[in-house]
Amino acid sequence: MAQTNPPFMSGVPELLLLRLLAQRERYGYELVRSIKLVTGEAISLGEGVIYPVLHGLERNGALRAKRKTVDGRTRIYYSLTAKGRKRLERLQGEWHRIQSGIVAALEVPGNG
Amino acid sequence: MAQTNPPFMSGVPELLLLRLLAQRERYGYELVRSIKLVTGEAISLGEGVIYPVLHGLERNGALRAKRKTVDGRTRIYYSLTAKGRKRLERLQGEWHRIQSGIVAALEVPGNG
DNA sequence: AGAGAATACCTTGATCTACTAGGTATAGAG
DNA sequence: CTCTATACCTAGTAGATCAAGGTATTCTCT
Repeated sequence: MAQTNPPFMSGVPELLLLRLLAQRERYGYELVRSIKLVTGEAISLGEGVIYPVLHGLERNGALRAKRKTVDGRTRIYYSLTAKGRKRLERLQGEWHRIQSGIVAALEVPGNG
Repeated sequence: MAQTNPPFMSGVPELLLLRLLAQRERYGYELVRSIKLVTGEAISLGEGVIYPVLHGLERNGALRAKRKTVDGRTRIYYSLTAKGRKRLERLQGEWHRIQSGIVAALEVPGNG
């Protein structure tokens, strides 16, 4: 029932999170909305996707977490570490490589 | 040990196979080389990836298989069915949606 | 005051699918 | 006669995304 392996989505949550957090620190709930915004509604990731990735990246040392209370609400702000920045660069390179490969393949003429 | 979930690769083998077979019929071993060629070496898929996908698509009715013997070698040529063509269109649409979303996200300025 | 929506965090379980590493057999090159 | 290329195949594993659920607080509207 759960469409668990949608095409072209592997690695995408991590890339988007790292990229958004490279701009400035943000908290989980905010990231969910940010992703919808910056992708022009093309990509929408639920909290059930975001939080586990965030925790994994923190455990890995790519992110630093800071607890803040704002208006009586507890938020956990994440920001990139040096390791996270390297990871973002590597992921972005991977993305460009694969993207260019697919674009090239789709451009080949003959019924399309 | 097996790098089993590489980023940005989900759905890619299927998309490439469908796309190449939309041009003309091909056989498995040929497809392995074709993918390297048309993607400019950016993407390389082993036989262990190709054959299972081919079989799945045939079982699903997206591909038609035709056995041919050439120079004493047996080849299995695959070609697209109407269902396969629809599937290609849908996948291609998905790809464009997600690609545009990521491109938009990466374009947002601020450290990158 | 009460109901409902929005905010903000979280976990579990299932499913899917790409990948590595193997395996078989024949034809051609050296 | 050996090695490479051709041509097919399967089994097992890993791991990440997703839906669906859960908790608690604050704000809004009536």
